[in-house]
Amino acid sequence: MASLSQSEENYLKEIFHLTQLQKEKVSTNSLASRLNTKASSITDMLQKLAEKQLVQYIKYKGCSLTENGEKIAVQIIRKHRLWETFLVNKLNFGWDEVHEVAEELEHIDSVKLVDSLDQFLNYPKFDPHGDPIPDKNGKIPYRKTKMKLVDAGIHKKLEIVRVNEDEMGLLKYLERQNLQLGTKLEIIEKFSFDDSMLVRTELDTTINLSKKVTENISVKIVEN
Amino acid sequence: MASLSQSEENYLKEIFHLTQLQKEKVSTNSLASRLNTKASSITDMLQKLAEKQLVQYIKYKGCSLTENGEKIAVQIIRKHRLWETFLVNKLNFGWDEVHEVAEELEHIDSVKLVDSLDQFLNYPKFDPHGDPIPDKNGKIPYRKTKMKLVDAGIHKKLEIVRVNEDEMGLLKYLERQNLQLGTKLEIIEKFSFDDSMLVRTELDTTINLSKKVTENISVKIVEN
DNA sequence: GTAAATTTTTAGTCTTGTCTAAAAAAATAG
DNA sequence: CTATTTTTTTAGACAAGACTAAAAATTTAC
Repeated sequence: MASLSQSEENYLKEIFHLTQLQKEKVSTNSLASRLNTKASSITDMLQKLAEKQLVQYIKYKGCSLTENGEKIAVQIIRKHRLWETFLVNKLNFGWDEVHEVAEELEHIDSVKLVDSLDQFLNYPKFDPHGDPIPDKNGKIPYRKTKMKLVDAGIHKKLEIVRVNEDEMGLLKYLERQNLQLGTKLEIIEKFSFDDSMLVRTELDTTINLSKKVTENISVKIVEN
Repeated sequence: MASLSQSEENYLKEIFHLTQLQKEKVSTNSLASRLNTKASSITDMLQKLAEKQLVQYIKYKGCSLTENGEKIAVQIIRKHRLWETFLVNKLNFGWDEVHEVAEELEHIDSVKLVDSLDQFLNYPKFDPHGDPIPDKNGKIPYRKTKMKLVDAGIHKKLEIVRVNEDEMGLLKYLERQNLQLGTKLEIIEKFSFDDSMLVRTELDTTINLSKKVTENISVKIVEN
């Protein structure tokens, strides 16, 4: 399997992410905005990736990953999330500092390196943002009980299990508010006029969170 | 300081290495053979690097690094050697398995990453091959008492302090012979007809080492 | 269901880093 | 010291990946 350029890898990864979100064929424009390129560049690359049998692509109709393309995308995501875990757990990076560096590290090409790192980190199942880390075979851990905070019910005991690292600034914001993975909280009140909500955390501080925030945090219900 | 491409970084690194070896201006051809490119490509790149004030270059006369170019080269070498140390000490790579991967890792661009790694590894002074690791400020540890094995005297107690990782196959060969960093040995006899030598190791095995080998191993005299 | 707006593709250009072939400079040999 | 050999540079080409502008297809609006 001839190795891919960083660019090609980034395209595969983004197609994968976008497919997760919308479950349909991925449009040229959506890729362009995620990858910060022009639509024409996307078209060029899609044609190339289609030739390599990594994506299915029909002119004007968007694209999706082939089995092989998806396999590769998942391995890149594995690398990304393992490196993020390494940076946070071993090198004491903040969770808002890891993304950029992991974007570089994910392209390092060595199966032995990735698997050794996985072992060194003790086969973590979730990265510092709560995203699942695919295993060596591409299997992605599934967290059964998980919902977006925005959709959670009032007065239930909740625990933060994931935050969306893609939302620029969200991580820093949460850091400031002292909200992190594992933080327990309860929705006190939901305000329908702006879809914000008032939550109370373990430490008995209450915070008002905007829709933008609660859409990008996932929680599970704590049984106790 | 605009960041450099991997290619540019590799050129700087090789110019640095070659300058260490010969102390003169580095020729186009010598660079070409180290970098596995054609001389014409070297010329192109040298002109580019000269414009960026990273090398001094006079047509037909070879090149050398400017102060700034050298600073950058040293930081790349720092990264390379720290990563090698990480791979061997933390991920249990063999010393013959690290070079390729470190060639990729050395181009990851994050000062915070490198410094954190340095701290995580406990500020190592030498990498798994015995090469000195420049510190954050570019200062390179100096090993006072060091000579090539080929130049060492007979019947002295010696200890291996460095092996040349650039010599393809040497590391694997030494692995086989059970010779590693820290191995103590003594030269029993030198053969002038082929410049090989007979050495006895701690374990009382005697091995004949060719000139090619003894030129690429450095030792210090053990006081005891 | 056609016109306007939007999305996507094509065509052509640019930069980076490489190459080959040919020309020019430097080094070497007698 | 001149002729030959070697080294280095120039000139021109190419592939990757991006861009702009224009054309084509699709979608939306009325």
